[in-house]
Amino acid sequence: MVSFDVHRQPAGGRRPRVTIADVSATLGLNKSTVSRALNDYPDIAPATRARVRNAAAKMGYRPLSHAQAIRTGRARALGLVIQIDDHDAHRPFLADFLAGISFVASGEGWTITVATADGGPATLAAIRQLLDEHKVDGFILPRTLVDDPRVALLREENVPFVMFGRTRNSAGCAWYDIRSEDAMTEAVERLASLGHRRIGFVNGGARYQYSQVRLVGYLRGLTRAGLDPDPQLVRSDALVPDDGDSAVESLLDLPRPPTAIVFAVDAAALGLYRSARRHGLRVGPQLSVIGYDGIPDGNHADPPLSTYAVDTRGAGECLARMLIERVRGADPETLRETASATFIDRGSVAPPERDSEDLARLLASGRSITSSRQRFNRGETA
Amino acid sequence: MVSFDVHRQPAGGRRPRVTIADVSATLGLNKSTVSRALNDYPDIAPATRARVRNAAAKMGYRPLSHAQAIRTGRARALGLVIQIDDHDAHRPFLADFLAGISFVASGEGWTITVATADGGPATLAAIRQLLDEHKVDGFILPRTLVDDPRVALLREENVPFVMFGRTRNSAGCAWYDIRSEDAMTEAVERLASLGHRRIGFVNGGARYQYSQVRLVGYLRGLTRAGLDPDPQLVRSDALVPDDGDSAVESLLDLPRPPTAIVFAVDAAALGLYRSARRHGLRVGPQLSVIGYDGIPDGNHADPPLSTYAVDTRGAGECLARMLIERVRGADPETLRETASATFIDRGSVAPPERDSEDLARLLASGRSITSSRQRFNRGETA
DNA sequence: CCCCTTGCCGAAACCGATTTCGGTCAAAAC
DNA sequence: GTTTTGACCGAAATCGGTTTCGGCAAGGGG
Repeated sequence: MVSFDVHRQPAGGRRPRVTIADVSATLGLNKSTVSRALNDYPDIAPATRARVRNAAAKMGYRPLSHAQAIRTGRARALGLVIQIDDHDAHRPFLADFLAGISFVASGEGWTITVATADGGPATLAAIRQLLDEHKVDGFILPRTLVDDPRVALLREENVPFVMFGRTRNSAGCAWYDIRSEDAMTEAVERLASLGHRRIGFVNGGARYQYSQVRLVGYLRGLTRAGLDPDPQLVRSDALVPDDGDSAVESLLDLPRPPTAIVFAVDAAALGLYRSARRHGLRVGPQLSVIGYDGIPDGNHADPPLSTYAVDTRGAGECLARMLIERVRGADPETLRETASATFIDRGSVAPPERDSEDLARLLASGRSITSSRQRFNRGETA
Repeated sequence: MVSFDVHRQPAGGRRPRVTIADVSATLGLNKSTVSRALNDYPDIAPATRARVRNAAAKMGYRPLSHAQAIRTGRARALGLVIQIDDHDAHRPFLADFLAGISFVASGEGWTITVATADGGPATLAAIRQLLDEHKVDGFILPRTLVDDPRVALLREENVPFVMFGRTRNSAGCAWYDIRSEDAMTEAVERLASLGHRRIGFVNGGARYQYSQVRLVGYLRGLTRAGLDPDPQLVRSDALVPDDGDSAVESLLDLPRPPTAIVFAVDAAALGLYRSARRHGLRVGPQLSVIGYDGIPDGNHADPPLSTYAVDTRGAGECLARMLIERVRGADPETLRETASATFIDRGSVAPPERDSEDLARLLASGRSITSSRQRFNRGETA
């Protein structure tokens, strides 16, 4: 006996949905039996379970997640609030990250609910809004800050979450992170082994957690290479090419400028090319550079930017997997993984053609000759 | 009398939610009265309505969207399936687009459910999955194809949707689009008015709807400028710098090469700079170029790429607004809007320093001199 | 032979809302 | 003064699932 459900015409008459009642009716079983069979309750006979499974599949029954959520409290949805003023909201970062999350999520029958926000307070508000309506079961937090208010909020609300990156107090937190400190260390060692003695470091935004560890990694690299750290060689808060450009500019103004520079952020590293061109320096032999992130634009620089590439998609996959486990009740302390960035040598690294002092002289001569034209050009570009 | 609801501990004990029963109990009203009051039913006394509104606000009552959805059939969620193999899944495009959608959606109390897919069939599967569980009320379709299977599916399923771009048969469809054809026409006219007589066109992917209209726009521009269209000056399927590079390469190989090239896609236009550098051409005076999209990378080219910028965020806002209206029952035919791209002159356009024949001679001399080095470089880059 | 498990399933409550239906009461109509 | 009407609200059904509880029948132990 087929009922047509005439009243189900929300916005144009979809085909009538197969409900659990339909399945149970055709099988001559009770709704509850079907439900428990599908949810692997132990008090259902294996034969019955199989029969239900078959019928459900054949009839194309898909439980309505809303109806489940109202009773179980689980929406099978993971939340992602993207802060659009973050420098890496752009870039392939986002698409790849989403792709990774989506891949795992849809495989498990979960969905992703995203929201965007401009600024920290708006981000918290967006999280609250998603929480208020219980639209999501947990959150993935990208780009953790040193002291992250999102963590505080979610901890207080007792909502499952996983972090991309670590944070100051990560007790009871699940996280996935790239060991970018290792990449920075390795970058410095690599440059030192080529003969560089003055190695600069241009860090990312100070508020981000990754900046802390990358600085540590840089310093550790110097130590391992037997080089003395020089605070003058360090800059920070460089997130875009313009930042990188001026950071390099100020580094090259030093009495003993660096012959190589490590960047915590690829996008900033691209600014070095502009600065180098102005000074007539050939990137590589005269000024080596190593970036971090692995953005595709680096491939189109001249010479292409050597960098430590991050598997953003893989990060998304892992985080999604973790969050789902977390929602299912896993202990957050067991959900912690790290991965390493992989070096991609594309040609922006070379043994130093001249040492720091020679470079300084070269720069000085260049400056005196072309200073007027330089100023003109700089004005035009800005 | 406060009940503690001991059994509501899904994954760690959130604070007990305020339900409609709580509100009605403290007011001494029936659940149904509260519900109708909040939903503006006409059979509720204004005084009662106000009383309910106040109490609900004071108690922090937020109706559970799942519970509503199960009865109303509306989840207040809009769906977005992103095809990650599309060239513009990357780029600020996605972040800005999401920001626009999210801004409008969260303002209306809606949420965004996204999924990613690799390839057309996977995209359809993702849409079906979202539909099966009724997780969304409708879809935003970015980057429509000439003949779009998503449209066919959603039309058949009778699910509300809005398109970013048009499609072949757009009967009964709502859409928002940028009049990129006008931009292309204007670009050609602009170049012609500067004295260019041989103007090339490098189009985007043939399967995209925008490529059709942009070609039309280009041809219309030639007509308006009184120039004869030359099929040899047209290339297509250029989506990334490499594509643009080789397209330009083949255009410069012509007996009468273009002195200016219009690109349908900024990312491809960036390839022109590489090609120009190889040939020793100064972009602008010797080879003018106008792109389309307004990607920030264009700003970092030398000289910066002049382009027609698209307000992607605005597009997202408008599409979200449209979809919500559509789900609420608006006639799709009334939901159609277009906007124009805005020209950003950044310096890659100039009057032609020499005409096509002169340019050809210059290129020929360059080739004979540096042919061996050229081949070497090209090999190294590839 | 009877009792007590144990396996398995049905009945019904429940989740948090919306919506239909009907009933009460005062005001208006006759 | 009765009847009709309409405004307003309560009771209960409903949406599509999950979960608790109890009962029946078969099987095992004493």
